[in-house]
Amino acid sequence: MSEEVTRKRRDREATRGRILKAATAEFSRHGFAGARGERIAQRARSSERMLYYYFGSKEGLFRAALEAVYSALRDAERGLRLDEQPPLEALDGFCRFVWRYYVDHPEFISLVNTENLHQARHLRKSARVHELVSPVVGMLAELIARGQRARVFRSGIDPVELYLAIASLGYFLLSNQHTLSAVLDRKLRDVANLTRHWQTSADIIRRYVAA
Amino acid sequence: MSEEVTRKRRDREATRGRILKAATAEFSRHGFAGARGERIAQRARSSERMLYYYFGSKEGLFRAALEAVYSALRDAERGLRLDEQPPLEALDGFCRFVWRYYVDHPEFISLVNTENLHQARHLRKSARVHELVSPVVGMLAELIARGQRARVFRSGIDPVELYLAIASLGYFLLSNQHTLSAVLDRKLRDVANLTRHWQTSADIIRRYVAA
Amino acid sequence: MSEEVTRKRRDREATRGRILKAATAEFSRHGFAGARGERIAQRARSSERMLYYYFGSKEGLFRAALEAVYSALRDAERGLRLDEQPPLEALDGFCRFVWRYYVDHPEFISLVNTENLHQARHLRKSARVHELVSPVVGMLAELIARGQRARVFRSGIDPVELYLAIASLGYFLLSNQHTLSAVLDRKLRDVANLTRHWQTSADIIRRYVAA
Amino acid sequence: MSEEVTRKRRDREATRGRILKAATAEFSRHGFAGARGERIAQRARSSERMLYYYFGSKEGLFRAALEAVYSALRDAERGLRLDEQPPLEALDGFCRFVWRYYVDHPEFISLVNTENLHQARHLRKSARVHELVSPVVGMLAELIARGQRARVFRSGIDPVELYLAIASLGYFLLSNQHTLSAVLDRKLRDVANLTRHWQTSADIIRRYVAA
DNA sequence: CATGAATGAGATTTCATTCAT
DNA sequence: TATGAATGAAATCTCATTCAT
Repeated sequence: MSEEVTRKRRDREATRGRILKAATAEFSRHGFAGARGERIAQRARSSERMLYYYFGSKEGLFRAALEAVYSALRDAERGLRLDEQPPLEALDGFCRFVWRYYVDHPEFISLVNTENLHQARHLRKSARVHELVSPVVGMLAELIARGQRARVFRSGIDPVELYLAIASLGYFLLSNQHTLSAVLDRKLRDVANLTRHWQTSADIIRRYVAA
Repeated sequence: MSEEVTRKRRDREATRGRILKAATAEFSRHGFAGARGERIAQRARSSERMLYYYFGSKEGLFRAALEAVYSALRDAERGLRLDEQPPLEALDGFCRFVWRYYVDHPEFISLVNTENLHQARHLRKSARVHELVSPVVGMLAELIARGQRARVFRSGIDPVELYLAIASLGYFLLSNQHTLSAVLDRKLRDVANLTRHWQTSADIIRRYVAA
Repeated sequence: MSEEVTRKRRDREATRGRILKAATAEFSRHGFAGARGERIAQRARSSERMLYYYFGSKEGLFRAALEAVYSALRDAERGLRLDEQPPLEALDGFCRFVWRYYVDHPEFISLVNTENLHQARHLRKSARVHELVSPVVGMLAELIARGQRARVFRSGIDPVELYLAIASLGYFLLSNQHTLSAVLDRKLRDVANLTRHWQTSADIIRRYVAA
Repeated sequence: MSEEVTRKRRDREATRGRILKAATAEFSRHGFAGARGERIAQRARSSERMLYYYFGSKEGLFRAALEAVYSALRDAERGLRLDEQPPLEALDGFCRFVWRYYVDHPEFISLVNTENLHQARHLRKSARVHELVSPVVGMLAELIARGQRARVFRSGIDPVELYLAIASLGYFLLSNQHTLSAVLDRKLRDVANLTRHWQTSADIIRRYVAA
């Protein structure tokens, strides 16, 4: 392969990547219908034409952005080592991982909300949907079993339900921070509040699984 | 006031009401940017012109719809009688109330999500925002105190955190049902699953407050 | 006639008058097409409906406003006594009268400009157009004749041309003050400038008629 | 640059130019608020969409039209050679130039009037406003000085005032021709009248500057 | 006589996309 | 492959006016 071709391919990938990143930001800020091709093109230092060139349509671009954020979460999840610590510490670590991920990736929350507004239409159309199925339920199932053998977790804990509880406690506050702040008349997303919220939530989970 | 005027005014309110209802459905299904005036007008058996006559702008209509769904929740909340039962039963009843409300009012969840996408812009603009502040935190605070006096609740429970936990556990699954179903590869919103989820969630809350 | 009826008639005239005044201001500020019924109604502390009740249409209202400003000018003109002073002083007085009138009645200038945009369509439709024909040309003709007999004015002065010159010199600067200020890069409508402009203009007229 | 590109660019400029010309005519006939995008598009054998493609908004199109008519006047003014004739002839020539320009460019008068209705809002927003400042005052100042040195002009003539007088005498009659005709009950804009008006006006100016 | 309610028609502007090379 | 130019269709919103007592 000539050097020229390699460079071109790299430019191509760079442009595609900038567009995808810009699109993620835009869809995250404005939802699907509210997103503007013009703004995406600007932010990506490219042109609207290129959106269509690389992704075919607005839907295609949204699907790509959605796949990218899910894919990134799966990559992070696959990095988890729940079996290297005692069960309680491992569970605590898992909670922290999930909650931190939400805080560090607001675009994930927003894109997921937008996708739910659309009844997961894009996700279901995605050819890569099988790659995006979460491995964490299996991981949690193993952890629960280990904890039960060690007699630190009680019996009768469903891994899906446990995962839902952990995710719920981290997601809800961030997803709804703006309306909650207005309606509870209290700032919820500063560090102090978030720290307390995570402590409470960890406490809730611990009491729930405690033998 | 003549009968004619009464009838007129009733029609007026009826038309306004039909538009508001149709708008709630449309915004709930499509978000703010995706909502179409034409569809709202059709559903309301009125004209696009009337949307502007009664609500001034698309934003005004959205704000009205949002105020309406919050207002309805507040009305329901004010109907709660947490002091008429023993503390544990009252807490359980409160959970059921919140979770049922979410299930029965999917448009509430969707509109709140949309409003968070917009960073509560409309809510903060609302002249009625003070009426929409929730009374439930105060109610929960009283209930917690009563439960503590009765020695069935432990000390150190923050009413805001308790409310957030309860709301999170009910909201998250419904709000994210479509992506969760795809990603966990499991149907989550059938009656059996929902019943189990509520049982688990009630269990979580009970264990959390237990003395 | 009962007192009741008298009062009603007075109210009626008062409302009509407020609308006409508000309309004059609105048409003057925004032209015909740019004028808004809503703003007129507000300024007149009345309703849009009343505009149609009293004046039939937007055109009707504009025509009425135009007739009113012309009528006011004619009334003022008829008050002129050019025969009570020596010719030169009378001519000077006439200039001052015209120029002051323009300065004191910016709505006259604006409405006349708007009417010219519409090729005097409304004026020609007006049933009162004959009342609005100016008496000043006749007055000037007499003044010129008197001045010529007194040998202070030269012969060969056309009264229409003299009137046009006087009007031009006062009207143009005010009518075009905004673009002239931008394009000559100089503020033209402050008192100092206006005083000088009038002095120059009076000088021009005097030199023109001088024997 | 390939021939294709050249042709394209020429077409592009051609379309833009047709729209600008059509817009000038439309704004000139109907003012800003009364102008219709549909009519402009039709006259330009283009589409309403293209108005926005090239000019962004109705305001942007008006601004462009305004800039164009001013720019054309400035170009013409820059062609003036006041120093190639004796002072009196040069002044006469200047008057003729100004007055002819007004007669030959009714769209200039109309657009300027419309812009004054809007208090020069668009002109002041124009990035090109500095290019549109008139060079004629400077030219007149030089001419006056030369005439004074030649003892054919008297001293004490302000060039701005002289310009205003000349412009006034030519502009007013044309700008107000329709209302003046109605109100003076005389046709003012036929060739005979215009010729006489210019003769009178030239006479006025000559007597004003005469030593 | 007076007025609150309603609205058809059309204006401006936007949006996602395709054309054409 | 890559891209500047162009656009049909539709969305939001406005305006002068009439309806109905």
